[in-house]
Amino acid sequence: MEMNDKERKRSTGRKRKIQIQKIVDKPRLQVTFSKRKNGLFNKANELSVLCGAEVALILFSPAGKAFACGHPTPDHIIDRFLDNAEASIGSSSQNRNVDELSLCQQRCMEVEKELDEEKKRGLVLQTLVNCNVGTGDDQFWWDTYVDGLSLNELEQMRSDMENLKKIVEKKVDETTSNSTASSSSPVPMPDTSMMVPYSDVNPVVGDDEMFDFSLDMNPIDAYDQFDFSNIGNANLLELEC
Amino acid sequence: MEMNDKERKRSTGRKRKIQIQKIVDKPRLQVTFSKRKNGLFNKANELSVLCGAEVALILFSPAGKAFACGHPTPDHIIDRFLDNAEASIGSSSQNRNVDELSLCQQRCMEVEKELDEEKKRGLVLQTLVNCNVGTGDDQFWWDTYVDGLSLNELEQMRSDMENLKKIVEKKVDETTSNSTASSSSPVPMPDTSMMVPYSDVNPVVGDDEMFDFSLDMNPIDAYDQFDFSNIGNANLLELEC
DNA sequence: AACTATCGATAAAC
DNA sequence: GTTTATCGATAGTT
Repeated sequence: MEMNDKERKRSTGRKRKIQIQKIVDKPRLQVTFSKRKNGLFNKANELSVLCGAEVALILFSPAGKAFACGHPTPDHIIDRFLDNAEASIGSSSQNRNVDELSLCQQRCMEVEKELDEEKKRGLVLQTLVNCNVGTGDDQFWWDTYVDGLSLNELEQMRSDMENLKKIVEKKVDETTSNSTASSSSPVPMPDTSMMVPYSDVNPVVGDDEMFDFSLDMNPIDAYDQFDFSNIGNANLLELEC
Repeated sequence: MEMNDKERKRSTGRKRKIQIQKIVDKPRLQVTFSKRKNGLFNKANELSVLCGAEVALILFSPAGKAFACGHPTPDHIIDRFLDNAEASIGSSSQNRNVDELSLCQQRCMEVEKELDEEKKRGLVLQTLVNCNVGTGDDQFWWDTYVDGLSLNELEQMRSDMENLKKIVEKKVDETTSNSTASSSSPVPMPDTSMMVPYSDVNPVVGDDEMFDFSLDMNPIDAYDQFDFSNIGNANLLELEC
C-alpha cells in the first residue's frame, strides 16, 4: 500500500498498547473477547498442524457461553489429560455415540502418518535432486541442480532447454489460438492448496467457519452462570507424561 | 529502527512467512513448538485477564509431554466443560457429534488432498531424479510436464527456461575456462520457483502465483527405491530453505 | 464488520 | 538463550 506521510496522518483507527487488566467497558470487552477468542483458536489450530501436537482449548465467555476446540477432539485431549493426571478415572465421554467419528479420527490419523512419510520421501528425493548440496537462501533449484552436472550433461541440457523452449512456445501458441475456450480448457486451473493449504484457500469466511480447518470447534449451548467477578492470574502447571 | 536497505541485508535472523503444514524437520519443529506453546499460554492468560473468561489450554507435545493451564485451574474448567457436555445430552449432543464428525471429515479430506499433492510432487521429483541419472531414450521430465500446464504457467515457464538457459551457458563457460568448480552465483529472478514446490525458496512470489503439481504425469514407477519409513527426520538435511 | 497503524509474536540466525 | 527483521494479531476508529 502506497501512502505518503500526509495520508498517513489522517489514518483512522490506531492500535495502542493496552494493559492486561480486566476491561470494564462492556462493549469493548465483548469485541475484544470475540477477536482474541478467534485469534486464540487460530493459534491453537496452527500449533496443532505445525507440530502435530494434540491441543485442546476450552473457554467460557464472560456471559457463560462455552467454546471448545481440539484435535482430534477436545474430549480426547481431556481424557488423555485426566488419565495422565489421575491415572485411572473413567472419563465421562467414553460412552458417547461416536462410532463414525472415531472411525474418521482414526483414518485421519493414519492419513496424517502417511503424509508424514510421503514428506520424508519428498525430502530424500529433493536431496537427490539437489545432489546433496545444501542450498543457500538466495539460490534457486537449478543453481544447485546445475552444479551437479558434468560438462557433457550441461551441453546436453542446453540443447534440451532449447527444445523445451520450442515445446513451451508451441504450447503457448496452441493455447493462445484456442483462447476462446480458455475457461473450458482441458487443463484444470492450478490448485494452490499444496502451497497454501490453510491460510488463503478461503479468504472470505464467516466467523464460525474461520477455524474449521483442522480443529474441531464446537460452541456449547447456554450454560449456568458462574461468578466471574474475581478471576486472578493463570494457574500454570506443567507435568510430565 | 531506521535502516537503509544495505543495512537490512546484513541483518541476522529474519522471520519469513511459513506454511501452516506439519513441520518435518525435527529440530525446527521442537523450537517452533516451544515458542508457540509459550505464546499460546500467554495469549490464553491475557484473554482470561482482559475479559474475565475462564480458559483452559491443554496440549501434548509430539513427544507426548503434557502441558496445561487454566483459570482457576485446568481441572476446574475441564469439570465444568464435561458437566456442560453431559448436561446437554439429548438436544445438542447429537448435533455436536454430527458437527465434530463433519469437521473431522473435512480435516481428513484436506489431509488426503495434501497427501495427494505430496505424492504428485514426489512423482515430479522422482522423474527429475530419474532423468538426471538416466540417459537418452527416456523422455525428459519436462516433455510430459509441459502437457499439463495452463497458459500463464507456460509463459512463466518460458521465462524460467530462458533464465535457466543462461545459467547453464554460464556454467558451461565456467567449466570450460575454469576446471575449478566454482560455486554458482545467485541469479536474481523474482517471480519463479515453479519447479520447487517448497515455495519458501522464493519469498517474493505471491500466494496466488504459487505453482502446484496437480498434473497428470506419466509416473515412473520407482517408488520403492528406498524404504522411506525407516528414515528418521534427524538424518535428513535441512532442505526446506 | 471493515480498515489501518501499531504492537506483539516469532522464524531464522547466533 | 538472545537478537532482529518480519509477519501476524488487534485496538481504536468509521
